Amino acid sequence: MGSTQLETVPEPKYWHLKTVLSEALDSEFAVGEILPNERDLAARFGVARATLRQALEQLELEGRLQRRRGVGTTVAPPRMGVAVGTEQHAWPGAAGDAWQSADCAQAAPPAAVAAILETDRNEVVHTVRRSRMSHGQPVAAELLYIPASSVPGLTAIDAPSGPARARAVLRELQHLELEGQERAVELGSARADDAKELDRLPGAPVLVVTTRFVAAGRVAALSVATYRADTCRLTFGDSGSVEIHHGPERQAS
Amino acid sequence: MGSTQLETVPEPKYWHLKTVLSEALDSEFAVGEILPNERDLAARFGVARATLRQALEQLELEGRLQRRRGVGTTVAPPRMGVAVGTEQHAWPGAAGDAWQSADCAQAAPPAAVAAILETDRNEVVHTVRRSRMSHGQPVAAELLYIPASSVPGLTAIDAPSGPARARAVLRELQHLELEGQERAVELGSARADDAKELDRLPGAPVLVVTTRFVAAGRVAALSVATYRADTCRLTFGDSGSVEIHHGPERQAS
DNA sequence: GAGTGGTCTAGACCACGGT
DNA sequence: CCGTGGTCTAGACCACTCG
Repeated sequence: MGSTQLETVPEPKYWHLKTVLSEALDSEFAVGEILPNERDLAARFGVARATLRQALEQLELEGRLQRRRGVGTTVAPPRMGVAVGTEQHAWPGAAGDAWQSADCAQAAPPAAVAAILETDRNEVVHTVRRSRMSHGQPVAAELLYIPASSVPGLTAIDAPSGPARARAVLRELQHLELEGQERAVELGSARADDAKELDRLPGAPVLVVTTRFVAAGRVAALSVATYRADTCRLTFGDSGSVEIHHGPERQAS
Repeated sequence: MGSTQLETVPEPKYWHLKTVLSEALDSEFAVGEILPNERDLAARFGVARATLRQALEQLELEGRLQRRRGVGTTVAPPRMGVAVGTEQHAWPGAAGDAWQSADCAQAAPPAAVAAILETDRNEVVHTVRRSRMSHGQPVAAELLYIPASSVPGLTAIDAPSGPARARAVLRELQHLELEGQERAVELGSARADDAKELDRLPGAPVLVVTTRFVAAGRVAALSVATYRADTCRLTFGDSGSVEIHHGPERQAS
């Protein structure tokens, strides 16, 4: 039989579905518009709900959709550019940074953190929690680890705990001369506490930005910031002004 | 009825499962070791296979596991640091960069790309495909868009097409003075062609690094690089030497 | 209470990799 | 060929939001 099936690769249904939906989003829906519910959509396309959900999950991962339990599925606006790597190095908490200090504690850091800080075990490490807003939405939650040796001028009198304490720690940090900072970005999933702060479910995809602040030849502070991967595009360099988007975008009425 | 249920939040099964598996990976498995198959694991934990898969998917997303159809599920090594933002700016294709040119064409770029390049419609844009290896594995696939006006010295004689043509285009690019580059990182899912190159299935999570190369006050080139999100940690700054990992790591025998 | 997305089940078949 | 992970189904119930 001389019939050679050339490249008959049966495309998975959910993949094809994703393509169809993606094109529909470009041409027939406005940002903020509510899609039909999952059961209706599944019926309309003649697939099981789980299959439809697989397509929706991908589109949400790509920032095209936003789903909220009890509410519905809406068309997401283009991702917002969030500046992460301002060229001029600066300590966290420097004037005009985008973060808001939330709390401060002196918990023992995780082992992986201690290894990077190269602290003796038992050395006190200040742990500052901060959050970052952009366009009225929470976009990131951060844990800052600062060995006590990096803030020698800190007095117990400054503030016992809470946001005031956090600001005091960061204020002390500015006295050190920052020699450099090294960043890394990787994919992660939101821990329960971060998820709550980011208004997402636990396990939601996040971009984890790890920054080591170097001063006096050692790591003087470590920041682990988790950004919502669905709504954020992390920008490095001069600006985050130019937008890349997927196609025609309209505004919901 | 004075019983106030305080914070009785029933944790989803797959989430608890993920935690259990994660701890088991830290303490009982070596890197490269093969886990029992999904049907056995599901039976062992008393859940449906779909539920177990939900947990495995999360762990794979976090770079803890690697799954391959027809083979099995293995314990992944810690993510490799991949340098992306070397501080000294340089054109793509400069001496010693990590990329290997694969091909070159003159296809019309997607609308979103044309918008960023601010090219007239119909202006010729060279499209170079490159790939990047690290530690013997493919880690990234890139599409480079270079308007013909950025490489005026390029002659048709240099090479008609293919890798040689790609190198010729990049060689011409070095003649321009690079004024700056702006990068953005966001989460995406692999297109079919990228997935093939990265040895993953279509839809696999990737980190999309978009770089605009600025020269003579305009965008002279645009790079869209997709990195495997499961195996890569993108590093910016001086080095990617320090490793963050999740716990005890051992080597498979 | 009605409607939404989130979780979970117990099956089935398919595509792929190695033997 | 067999065993693996990948896809798909047709249900069920739960958690949440909102009117």
